[in-house]
Amino acid sequence: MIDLKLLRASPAQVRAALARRGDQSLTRLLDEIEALDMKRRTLTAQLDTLKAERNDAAKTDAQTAKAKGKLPDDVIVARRKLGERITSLESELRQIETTLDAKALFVPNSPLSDVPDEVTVLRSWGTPAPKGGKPHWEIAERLGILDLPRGAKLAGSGFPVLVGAGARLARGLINFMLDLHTREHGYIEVEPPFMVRRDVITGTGQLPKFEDDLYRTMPDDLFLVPTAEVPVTNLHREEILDGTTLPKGYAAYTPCFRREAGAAGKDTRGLLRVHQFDKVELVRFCLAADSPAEHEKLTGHAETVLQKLELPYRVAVLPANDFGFAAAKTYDLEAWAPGVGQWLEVSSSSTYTDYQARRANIRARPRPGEKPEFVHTLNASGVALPRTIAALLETHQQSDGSVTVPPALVPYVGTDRIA
RNA sequence: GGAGAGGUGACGGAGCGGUUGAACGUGCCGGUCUCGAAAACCGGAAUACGCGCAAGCGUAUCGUGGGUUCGAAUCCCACCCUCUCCGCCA
Repeated sequence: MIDLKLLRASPAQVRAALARRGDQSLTRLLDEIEALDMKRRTLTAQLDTLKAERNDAAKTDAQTAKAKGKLPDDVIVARRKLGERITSLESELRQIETTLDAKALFVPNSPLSDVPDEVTVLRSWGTPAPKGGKPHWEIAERLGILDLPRGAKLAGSGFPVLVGAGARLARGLINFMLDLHTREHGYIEVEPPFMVRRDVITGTGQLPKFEDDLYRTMPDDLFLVPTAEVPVTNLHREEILDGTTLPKGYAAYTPCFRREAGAAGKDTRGLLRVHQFDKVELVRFCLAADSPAEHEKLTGHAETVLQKLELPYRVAVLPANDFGFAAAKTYDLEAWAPGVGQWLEVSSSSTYTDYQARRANIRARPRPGEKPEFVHTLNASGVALPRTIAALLETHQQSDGSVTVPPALVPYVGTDRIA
Protein backbone atom coordinates (compact mmCIF):
# COMPACT_ATOMS: atom_id res chain seq x y z
CA MET A 1 0.00 0.00 0.00
CA ILE A 2 1.28 3.40 -0.93
CA ASP A 3 2.17 5.65 1.98
CA LEU A 4 -0.15 8.65 1.58
CA LYS A 5 1.86 10.73 4.01
CA LEU A 6 4.97 10.17 1.95
CA LEU A 7 3.13 11.01 -1.25
CA ARG A 8 1.95 14.23 0.36
CA ALA A 9 5.38 15.13 1.75
CA SER A 10 7.49 14.20 -1.28
CA PRO A 11 5.23 13.88 -4.32
CA ALA A 12 8.06 14.34 -6.81
CA GLN A 13 10.20 11.55 -5.35
CA VAL A 14 7.29 9.14 -5.11
CA ARG A 15 6.30 9.83 -8.70
CA ALA A 16 9.84 9.51 -9.97
CA ALA A 17 10.32 6.16 -8.23
CA LEU A 18 7.03 4.80 -9.56
CA ALA A 19 7.71 6.11 -13.04
CA ARG A 20 10.56 3.62 -13.31
CA ARG A 21 7.98 0.85 -13.53
CA GLY A 22 7.07 2.20 -16.93
CA ASP A 23 3.31 2.28 -16.39
CA GLN A 24 2.00 5.51 -17.90
CA SER A 25 -1.42 5.24 -16.28
CA LEU A 26 0.11 5.65 -12.82
CA THR A 27 0.50 9.40 -13.21
CA ARG A 28 -3.21 9.91 -13.56
CA LEU A 29 -3.97 7.49 -10.77
CA LEU A 30 -1.66 9.45 -8.47
CA ASP A 31 -3.32 12.71 -9.50
CA GLU A 32 -6.68 11.30 -8.50
CA ILE A 33 -5.33 9.96 -5.24
CA GLU A 34 -3.78 13.29 -4.30
CA ALA A 35 -7.03 15.12 -5.02
CA LEU A 36 -9.06 12.65 -2.97
CA ASP A 37 -6.56 12.80 -0.11
CA MET A 38 -6.86 16.58 -0.10
CA LYS A 39 -10.65 16.43 0.02
CA ARG A 40 -10.51 13.83 2.71
CA ARG A 41 -8.37 15.98 4.97
CA THR A 42 -10.53 19.04 4.49
CA LEU A 43 -13.67 17.10 5.32
CA THR A 44 -12.08 15.37 8.28
CA ALA A 45 -11.06 18.70 9.77
CA GLN A 46 -14.59 20.07 9.37
CA LEU A 47 -16.12 16.96 10.87
CA ASP A 48 -13.74 16.91 13.82
CA THR A 49 -14.72 20.46 14.67
CA LEU A 50 -18.43 19.66 14.51
CA LYS A 51 -17.99 16.52 16.55
CA ALA A 52 -16.03 18.40 19.19
CA GLU A 53 -19.00 20.76 19.36
CA ARG A 54 -21.38 17.85 19.76
CA ASN A 55 -19.26 16.28 22.48
CA ASP A 56 -19.17 19.52 24.47
CA ALA A 57 -22.92 19.87 24.07
CA ALA A 58 -23.53 16.30 25.20
CA LYS A 59 -21.73 17.01 28.45
CA THR A 60 -23.70 20.14 29.30
CA ASP A 61 -26.92 18.55 28.06
CA ALA A 62 -26.38 15.62 30.38
CA GLN A 63 -26.26 18.00 33.34
CA THR A 64 -29.24 19.99 32.09
CA ALA A 65 -31.26 16.83 31.63
CA LYS A 66 -30.34 15.66 35.10
CA ALA A 67 -31.23 18.99 36.69
CA LYS A 68 -34.48 19.69 34.84
CA GLY A 69 -35.58 16.15 34.10
CA LYS A 70 -35.65 16.85 30.38
CA LEU A 71 -34.02 18.96 27.70
CA PRO A 72 -35.69 22.15 26.40
CA ASP A 73 -37.24 21.73 22.95
CA ASP A 74 -35.10 24.42 21.34
CA VAL A 75 -31.94 22.68 22.54
CA ILE A 76 -33.13 19.38 21.10
CA VAL A 77 -33.88 21.03 17.77
CA ALA A 78 -30.46 22.65 17.65
CA ARG A 79 -28.70 19.40 18.53
CA ARG A 80 -30.70 17.49 15.96
CA LYS A 81 -29.64 19.95 13.27
CA LEU A 82 -26.03 19.56 14.28
CA GLY A 83 -26.40 15.80 14.19
CA GLU A 84 -27.89 15.89 10.71
CA ARG A 85 -25.04 18.03 9.43
CA ILE A 86 -22.54 15.57 10.88
CA THR A 87 -24.35 12.59 9.37
CA SER A 88 -24.39 14.12 5.93
CA LEU A 89 -20.71 15.09 6.01
CA GLU A 90 -19.88 11.65 7.31
CA SER A 91 -21.50 9.93 4.39
CA GLU A 92 -19.67 12.24 2.04
CA LEU A 93 -16.39 11.44 3.76
CA ARG A 94 -17.08 7.71 3.73
CA GLN A 95 -17.64 7.80 0.00
CA ILE A 96 -14.37 9.63 -0.58
CA GLU A 97 -12.48 7.21 1.64
CA THR A 98 -13.96 4.20 -0.12
CA THR A 99 -12.91 5.58 -3.50
CA LEU A 100 -9.51 6.59 -2.20
CA ASP A 101 -8.82 3.17 -0.68
CA ALA A 102 -9.95 1.41 -3.83
CA LYS A 103 -7.61 3.49 -5.98
CA ALA A 104 -4.68 3.26 -3.57
CA LEU A 105 -4.80 -0.55 -3.82
CA PHE A 106 -3.87 -0.23 -7.50
CA VAL A 107 -0.62 1.64 -6.86
CA PRO A 108 2.36 -0.77 -6.98
CA ASN A 109 5.37 -0.66 -4.69
CA SER A 110 8.21 1.73 -5.53
CA PRO A 111 11.41 0.10 -6.81
CA LEU A 112 14.41 0.59 -4.53
CA SER A 113 16.98 3.06 -5.79
CA ASP A 114 19.64 0.37 -6.39
CA VAL A 115 17.38 -1.47 -8.85
CA PRO A 116 18.88 -1.20 -12.37
CA ASP A 117 17.11 -0.28 -15.58
CA GLU A 118 18.32 -3.38 -17.40
CA VAL A 119 18.28 -6.96 -16.25
CA THR A 120 21.72 -7.67 -14.80
CA VAL A 121 23.29 -11.04 -14.08
CA LEU A 122 25.10 -10.68 -10.77
CA ARG A 123 26.79 -14.04 -10.43
CA SER A 124 26.60 -17.62 -11.51
CA TRP A 125 27.44 -20.97 -9.99
CA GLY A 126 28.58 -24.19 -11.60
CA THR A 127 29.47 -24.92 -15.18
CA PRO A 128 26.48 -25.08 -17.50
CA ALA A 129 26.53 -28.17 -19.71
CA PRO A 130 26.64 -27.49 -23.41
CA LYS A 131 23.23 -27.11 -24.95
CA GLY A 132 22.02 -30.49 -26.11
CA GLY A 133 20.54 -33.77 -25.02
CA LYS A 134 16.84 -34.36 -24.74
CA PRO A 135 14.28 -31.93 -23.36
CA HIS A 136 12.79 -32.99 -20.01
CA TRP A 137 9.45 -34.06 -21.40
CA GLU A 138 11.11 -36.61 -23.66
CA ILE A 139 13.29 -37.89 -20.85
CA ALA A 140 10.31 -38.10 -18.51
CA GLU A 141 8.06 -39.76 -21.05
CA ARG A 142 10.65 -42.38 -21.78
CA LEU A 143 11.08 -43.05 -18.04
CA GLY A 144 7.33 -43.13 -17.57
CA ILE A 145 7.39 -40.60 -14.72
CA LEU A 146 5.28 -37.82 -16.25
CA ASP A 147 1.86 -38.15 -17.87
CA LEU A 148 0.68 -34.92 -19.43
CA PRO A 149 -2.18 -36.35 -21.56
CA ARG A 150 -3.88 -37.91 -18.57
CA GLY A 151 -3.45 -34.69 -16.58
CA ALA A 152 -5.18 -32.86 -19.42
CA LYS A 153 -7.96 -35.44 -19.37
CA LEU A 154 -8.56 -34.68 -15.69
CA ALA A 155 -8.21 -30.92 -15.51
CA GLY A 156 -7.01 -29.55 -18.83
CA SER A 157 -3.59 -28.70 -20.12
CA GLY A 158 -1.14 -27.45 -17.57
CA PHE A 159 -2.06 -29.99 -14.91
CA PRO A 160 0.71 -32.57 -14.99
CA VAL A 161 0.47 -36.03 -13.45
CA LEU A 162 3.66 -37.34 -11.92
CA VAL A 163 3.90 -41.09 -11.84
CA GLY A 164 6.08 -43.59 -9.99
CA ALA A 165 9.61 -42.29 -9.60
CA GLY A 166 8.39 -38.87 -10.79
CA ALA A 167 5.97 -38.58 -7.90
CA ARG A 168 8.62 -39.94 -5.59
CA LEU A 169 11.08 -37.36 -6.87
CA ALA A 170 8.64 -34.52 -6.20
CA ARG A 171 7.91 -35.73 -2.69
CA GLY A 172 11.61 -36.21 -2.06
CA LEU A 173 12.43 -32.71 -3.25
CA ILE A 174 9.80 -31.18 -0.97
CA ASN A 175 11.10 -33.04 2.06
CA PHE A 176 14.71 -32.31 1.18
CA MET A 177 14.06 -28.59 0.90
CA LEU A 178 11.99 -28.35 4.06
CA ASP A 179 14.63 -30.24 6.01
CA LEU A 180 17.39 -28.03 4.63
CA HIS A 181 15.64 -24.77 5.47
CA THR A 182 14.39 -25.78 8.90
CA ARG A 183 17.55 -27.57 10.04
CA GLU A 184 20.27 -25.46 8.48
CA HIS A 185 18.69 -22.05 7.84
CA GLY A 186 16.55 -21.69 10.95
CA TYR A 187 13.10 -21.52 9.39
CA ILE A 188 9.93 -22.51 11.20
CA GLU A 189 7.91 -24.95 9.13
CA VAL A 190 4.23 -24.18 8.61
CA GLU A 191 1.48 -25.83 6.69
CA PRO A 192 -1.07 -23.12 5.95
CA PRO A 193 -4.52 -23.21 4.36
CA PHE A 194 -4.39 -23.68 0.60
CA MET A 195 -7.42 -21.43 0.17
CA VAL A 196 -7.74 -17.94 1.61
CA ARG A 197 -10.17 -15.08 1.92
CA ARG A 198 -10.30 -12.12 -0.38
CA ASP A 199 -8.87 -9.66 2.16
CA VAL A 200 -5.93 -11.96 2.85
CA ILE A 201 -4.91 -12.13 -0.78
CA THR A 202 -5.40 -8.36 -1.02
CA GLY A 203 -2.85 -8.04 1.78
CA THR A 204 -0.03 -9.52 -0.28
CA GLY A 205 -1.02 -7.56 -3.38
CA GLN A 206 -2.46 -10.15 -5.81
CA LEU A 207 -5.88 -8.53 -5.43
CA PRO A 208 -7.60 -6.45 -6.56
CA LYS A 209 -5.55 -6.01 -9.72
CA PHE A 210 -4.83 -9.61 -10.65
CA GLU A 211 -8.04 -11.45 -9.96
CA ASP A 212 -7.95 -12.98 -13.46
CA ASP A 213 -4.81 -14.89 -12.54
CA LEU A 214 -6.43 -16.64 -9.59
CA TYR A 215 -8.71 -19.61 -9.12
CA ARG A 216 -11.71 -18.69 -7.09
CA THR A 217 -14.02 -21.14 -5.37
CA MET A 218 -17.76 -20.91 -5.20
CA PRO A 219 -19.90 -20.37 -3.25
CA ASP A 220 -17.55 -19.26 -0.49
CA ASP A 221 -15.43 -16.78 -2.43
CA LEU A 222 -12.17 -18.33 -1.31
CA PHE A 223 -9.11 -18.18 -3.54
CA LEU A 224 -6.70 -21.04 -4.19
CA VAL A 225 -3.26 -19.81 -3.19
CA PRO A 226 -0.96 -18.91 -6.11
CA THR A 227 1.99 -19.18 -3.71
CA ALA A 228 2.50 -19.90 -0.02
CA GLU A 229 3.63 -16.29 0.25
CA VAL A 230 -0.03 -15.37 0.54
CA PRO A 231 -1.10 -17.39 3.60
CA VAL A 232 2.30 -17.27 5.30
CA THR A 233 2.85 -13.51 5.03
CA ASN A 234 -0.68 -12.99 6.29
CA LEU A 235 -0.02 -15.21 9.29
CA HIS A 236 0.77 -12.01 11.20
CA ARG A 237 -1.81 -9.70 9.62
CA GLU A 238 -3.38 -7.24 12.07
CA GLU A 239 -0.68 -8.04 14.62
CA ILE A 240 1.96 -6.08 16.50
CA LEU A 241 4.99 -8.34 16.74
CA ASP A 242 7.65 -8.22 19.42
CA GLY A 243 10.58 -6.68 17.54
CA THR A 244 13.12 -8.51 19.66
CA THR A 245 11.92 -11.78 18.09
CA LEU A 246 12.74 -10.51 14.59
CA PRO A 247 13.94 -11.38 12.07
CA LYS A 248 11.94 -14.57 11.78
CA GLY A 249 11.48 -16.91 8.88
CA TYR A 250 8.88 -19.46 7.89
CA ALA A 251 9.22 -22.25 5.37
CA ALA A 252 6.07 -23.72 3.88
CA TYR A 253 5.26 -26.32 1.32
CA THR A 254 2.06 -25.73 -0.63
CA PRO A 255 0.70 -26.54 -4.01
CA CYS A 256 0.34 -23.35 -6.07
CA PHE A 257 -2.54 -22.59 -8.41
CA ARG A 258 -2.23 -20.09 -11.23
CA ARG A 259 -4.62 -19.48 -14.08
CA GLU A 260 -1.84 -17.89 -16.16
CA ALA A 261 -4.40 -15.79 -17.98
CA GLY A 262 -2.83 -14.18 -21.02
CA ALA A 263 0.10 -16.57 -21.04
CA ALA A 264 -1.46 -18.92 -23.58
CA GLY A 265 1.13 -20.17 -26.04
CA LYS A 266 4.14 -19.31 -23.87
CA ASP A 267 6.30 -22.14 -22.60
CA THR A 268 3.55 -24.61 -23.28
CA ARG A 269 5.72 -27.69 -23.55
CA GLY A 270 6.40 -29.93 -20.63
CA LEU A 271 6.72 -28.52 -17.15
CA LEU A 272 7.74 -24.97 -17.93
CA ARG A 273 4.41 -23.28 -17.28
CA VAL A 274 1.63 -25.11 -15.49
CA HIS A 275 -1.54 -24.27 -13.60
CA GLN A 276 -0.76 -26.35 -10.55
CA PHE A 277 2.67 -26.99 -9.09
CA ASP A 278 4.47 -27.67 -5.84
CA LYS A 279 6.71 -25.19 -4.15
CA VAL A 280 8.54 -24.68 -0.90
CA GLU A 281 8.40 -21.02 -0.03
CA LEU A 282 10.53 -18.98 2.36
CA VAL A 283 8.99 -15.92 4.04
CA ARG A 284 10.84 -13.52 6.31
CA PHE A 285 9.70 -10.71 8.59
CA CYS A 286 12.17 -8.10 9.84
CA LEU A 287 12.59 -4.51 11.00
CA ALA A 288 13.07 -1.95 8.24
CA ALA A 289 16.78 -1.41 8.82
CA ASP A 290 17.52 -5.12 8.39
CA SER A 291 15.73 -5.82 5.15
CA PRO A 292 18.58 -5.29 2.65
CA ALA A 293 20.79 -7.77 4.51
CA GLU A 294 17.83 -10.10 5.01
CA HIS A 295 17.21 -10.09 1.28
CA GLU A 296 20.76 -11.24 0.55
CA LYS A 297 20.57 -13.91 3.23
CA LEU A 298 17.22 -15.15 1.92
CA THR A 299 18.53 -15.34 -1.62
CA GLY A 300 21.49 -17.34 -0.37
CA HIS A 301 19.14 -19.84 1.28
CA ALA A 302 17.40 -20.46 -2.03
CA GLU A 303 20.75 -20.76 -3.81
CA THR A 304 21.87 -23.47 -1.41
CA VAL A 305 19.09 -25.70 -2.71
CA LEU A 306 20.39 -25.48 -6.26
CA GLN A 307 23.96 -26.03 -5.17
CA LYS A 308 23.02 -29.19 -3.28
CA LEU A 309 21.11 -30.38 -6.33
CA GLU A 310 24.23 -29.70 -8.41
CA LEU A 311 22.33 -27.49 -10.80
CA PRO A 312 24.34 -24.69 -12.43
CA TYR A 313 22.45 -21.44 -12.05
CA ARG A 314 22.77 -17.69 -12.30
CA VAL A 315 21.37 -14.87 -10.22
CA ALA A 316 19.93 -11.83 -11.95
CA VAL A 317 18.55 -8.65 -10.51
CA LEU A 318 15.41 -7.65 -12.36
CA PRO A 319 14.96 -4.16 -13.81
CA ALA A 320 12.39 -1.77 -12.37
CA ASN A 321 9.90 -2.41 -15.14
CA ASP A 322 9.94 -6.19 -14.86
CA PHE A 323 9.09 -7.39 -11.38
CA GLY A 324 6.01 -8.00 -9.34
CA PHE A 325 3.45 -5.40 -8.36
CA ALA A 326 4.17 -5.53 -4.62
CA ALA A 327 7.93 -6.01 -4.77
CA ALA A 328 10.59 -3.31 -4.34
CA LYS A 329 13.48 -5.41 -5.63
CA THR A 330 13.68 -8.90 -7.05
CA TYR A 331 16.41 -11.42 -7.76
CA ASP A 332 15.66 -14.30 -10.07
CA LEU A 333 17.45 -17.59 -9.69
CA GLU A 334 17.70 -19.31 -13.03
CA ALA A 335 18.79 -22.92 -13.37
CA TRP A 336 20.40 -24.03 -16.60
CA ALA A 337 18.42 -26.60 -18.58
CA PRO A 338 20.62 -27.91 -21.40
CA GLY A 339 17.87 -29.94 -23.07
CA VAL A 340 15.72 -26.93 -23.84
CA GLY A 341 18.75 -24.67 -23.89
CA GLN A 342 17.24 -22.12 -21.51
CA TRP A 343 17.89 -20.62 -18.13
CA LEU A 344 14.75 -21.49 -16.17
CA GLU A 345 13.46 -19.26 -13.42
CA VAL A 346 13.14 -21.58 -10.46
CA SER A 347 13.07 -18.98 -7.72
CA SER A 348 12.19 -15.37 -7.34
CA SER A 349 13.54 -13.63 -4.25
CA SER A 350 11.99 -10.31 -3.36
CA THR A 351 11.87 -7.68 -0.72
CA TYR A 352 8.53 -5.95 -0.33
CA THR A 353 9.76 -3.28 2.05
CA ASP A 354 6.73 -2.14 4.10
CA TYR A 355 4.31 -2.44 1.19
CA GLN A 356 2.65 -5.71 2.15
CA ALA A 357 2.91 -4.84 5.83
CA ARG A 358 0.81 -1.73 5.22
CA ARG A 359 -1.79 -3.66 3.29
CA ALA A 360 -2.00 -6.44 5.84
CA ASN A 361 -1.30 -4.18 8.83
CA ILE A 362 1.69 -6.10 10.17
CA ARG A 363 3.68 -4.10 12.66
CA ALA A 364 6.37 -4.63 15.25
CA ARG A 365 7.45 -2.82 18.37
CA PRO A 366 11.26 -2.60 17.98
CA ARG A 367 11.74 -2.69 21.77
CA PRO A 368 9.28 -2.87 24.64
CA GLY A 369 7.61 0.51 25.11
CA GLU A 370 8.52 1.86 21.67
CA LYS A 371 6.05 2.82 18.99
CA PRO A 372 5.00 0.07 16.58
CA GLU A 373 6.26 0.40 13.02
CA PHE A 374 5.48 -1.52 9.86
CA VAL A 375 7.73 -4.52 9.38
CA HIS A 376 9.41 -5.41 6.13
CA THR A 377 8.40 -8.65 4.46
CA LEU A 378 10.46 -10.75 2.07
CA ASN A 379 10.01 -14.04 0.33
CA ALA A 380 11.73 -16.40 -2.04
CA SER A 381 10.88 -19.68 -3.61
CA GLY A 382 13.02 -22.28 -2.03
CA VAL A 383 12.38 -23.56 -4.71
CA ALA A 384 9.57 -24.28 -7.20
CA LEU A 385 9.40 -27.88 -8.34
CA PRO A 386 8.44 -28.22 -12.01
CA ARG A 387 11.25 -26.24 -13.55
CA THR A 388 13.68 -27.62 -11.01
CA ILE A 389 12.66 -31.11 -12.04
CA ALA A 390 13.09 -30.09 -15.68
CA ALA A 391 16.60 -28.77 -15.01
CA LEU A 392 17.40 -31.83 -12.92
CA LEU A 393 16.34 -34.29 -15.61
CA GLU A 394 18.13 -32.42 -18.36
CA THR A 395 21.31 -31.80 -16.37
CA HIS A 396 21.68 -35.25 -14.91
CA GLN A 397 20.50 -37.29 -17.90
CA GLN A 398 22.79 -40.08 -19.05
CA SER A 399 23.41 -41.38 -22.54
CA ASP A 400 21.44 -44.53 -21.74
CA GLY A 401 18.33 -42.49 -20.98
CA SER A 402 18.55 -42.82 -17.19
CA VAL A 403 18.93 -39.89 -14.82
CA THR A 404 21.28 -39.78 -11.88
CA VAL A 405 20.07 -38.41 -8.57
CA PRO A 406 22.37 -35.91 -6.84
CA PRO A 407 23.80 -37.32 -3.58
CA ALA A 408 21.96 -34.84 -1.33
CA LEU A 409 18.67 -36.09 -2.72
CA VAL A 410 19.38 -39.81 -2.69
CA PRO A 411 18.12 -40.42 0.86
CA TYR A 412 14.87 -38.67 -0.05
CA VAL A 413 14.27 -40.41 -3.36
CA GLY A 414 15.57 -43.79 -2.25
CA THR A 415 17.76 -44.39 -5.28
CA ASP A 416 20.78 -42.83 -6.99
CA ARG A 417 19.40 -43.39 -10.47
CA ILE A 418 16.00 -43.17 -12.12
CA ALA A 419 15.87 -45.65 -14.96
C1' G B 1 -26.73 -28.79 8.37
C1' G B 2 -29.80 -28.10 13.41
C1' A B 3 -29.87 -25.83 18.53
C1' G B 4 -27.57 -22.66 21.95
C1' A B 5 -23.72 -19.23 24.08
C1' G B 6 -20.46 -15.41 23.23
C1' G B 7 -17.11 -11.52 20.87
C1' U B 8 -14.46 -5.10 25.62
C1' G B 9 -7.33 -2.89 25.96
C1' A B 10 -0.99 -7.51 25.99
C1' C B 11 -4.18 -11.08 28.95
C1' G B 12 -8.32 -12.01 32.57
C1' G B 13 -12.66 -9.46 33.59
C1' A B 14 -16.54 -5.22 35.02
C1' G B 15 -19.58 -1.86 32.79
C1' C B 16 -28.36 1.65 35.26
C1' G B 17 -28.34 5.23 27.34
C1' G B 18 -25.57 10.75 29.78
C1' U B 19 -17.91 14.04 31.32
C1' U B 20 -16.30 5.67 30.08
C1' G B 21 -10.47 5.52 26.46
C1' A B 22 -13.22 2.54 29.34
C1' A B 23 -13.49 0.07 36.83
C1' C B 24 -10.65 -3.95 38.95
C1' G B 25 -6.84 -7.74 38.58
C1' U B 26 -2.49 -9.85 36.07
C1' G B 27 1.44 -8.79 33.09
C1' C B 28 4.78 -4.69 31.23
C1' C B 29 8.02 -0.06 31.95
C1' G B 30 10.25 3.62 35.52
C1' G B 31 11.18 4.75 40.70
C1' U B 32 11.53 4.01 46.28
C1' C B 33 13.35 0.18 49.50
C1' U B 34 17.58 -3.84 49.20
C1' C B 35 24.46 -5.88 49.04
C1' G B 36 21.29 -7.93 45.16
C1' A B 37 16.48 -10.13 44.36
C1' A B 38 11.50 -11.08 46.03
C1' A B 39 7.61 -8.61 48.49
C1' A B 40 5.49 -3.91 49.41
C1' C B 41 4.58 1.02 47.97
C1' C B 42 4.56 5.25 44.29
C1' G B 43 4.23 6.55 39.26
C1' G B 44 3.76 5.44 33.87
C1' A B 45 1.92 3.15 29.71
C1' A B 46 -3.32 1.88 23.76
C1' U B 47 -3.86 2.54 18.34
C1' A B 48 -5.06 5.45 14.12
C1' C B 49 -6.18 9.99 11.66
C1' G B 50 -6.07 15.45 11.43
C1' C B 51 -3.90 20.34 12.90
C1' G B 52 0.90 22.27 14.91
C1' C B 53 8.18 23.67 14.31
C1' A B 54 7.08 21.86 19.06
C1' A B 55 4.78 21.38 23.77
C1' G B 56 0.20 20.02 22.66
C1' C B 57 -4.91 20.06 20.92
C1' G B 58 -9.02 17.70 18.39
C1' U B 59 -11.47 13.29 16.44
C1' A B 60 -12.27 8.13 16.09
C1' U B 61 -11.83 3.11 17.95
C1' C B 62 -15.42 -1.84 23.21
C1' G B 63 -15.92 -8.09 16.32
C1' U B 64 -17.58 -5.34 11.33
C1' G B 65 -21.24 -2.34 8.96
C1' G B 66 -25.85 0.13 9.26
C1' G B 67 -29.91 2.22 12.35
C1' U B 68 -32.67 4.54 16.70
C1' U B 69 -31.46 8.93 19.99
C1' C B 70 -30.09 15.63 21.74
C1' G B 71 -26.42 11.74 23.39
C1' A B 72 -24.73 4.49 22.27
C1' A B 73 -19.54 -0.10 24.73
C1' U B 74 -24.72 0.02 26.60
C1' C B 75 -31.10 -0.35 22.51
C1' C B 76 -32.45 -2.40 17.20
C1' C B 77 -30.97 -4.85 12.38
C1' A B 78 -27.53 -7.36 9.16
C1' C B 79 -23.00 -9.69 8.53
C1' C B 80 -18.32 -11.98 10.24
C1' C B 81 -15.85 -14.91 13.77
C1' U B 82 -15.24 -18.20 18.13
C1' C B 83 -17.08 -21.89 21.50
C1' U B 84 -20.62 -25.95 23.23
C1' C B 85 -24.18 -29.85 22.09
C1' C B 86 -26.61 -32.84 18.12
C1' G B 87 -26.28 -34.75 13.05
C1' C B 88 -22.96 -36.02 8.97
C1' C B 89 -18.06 -37.20 7.68
C1' A B 90 -11.75 -38.06 6.03
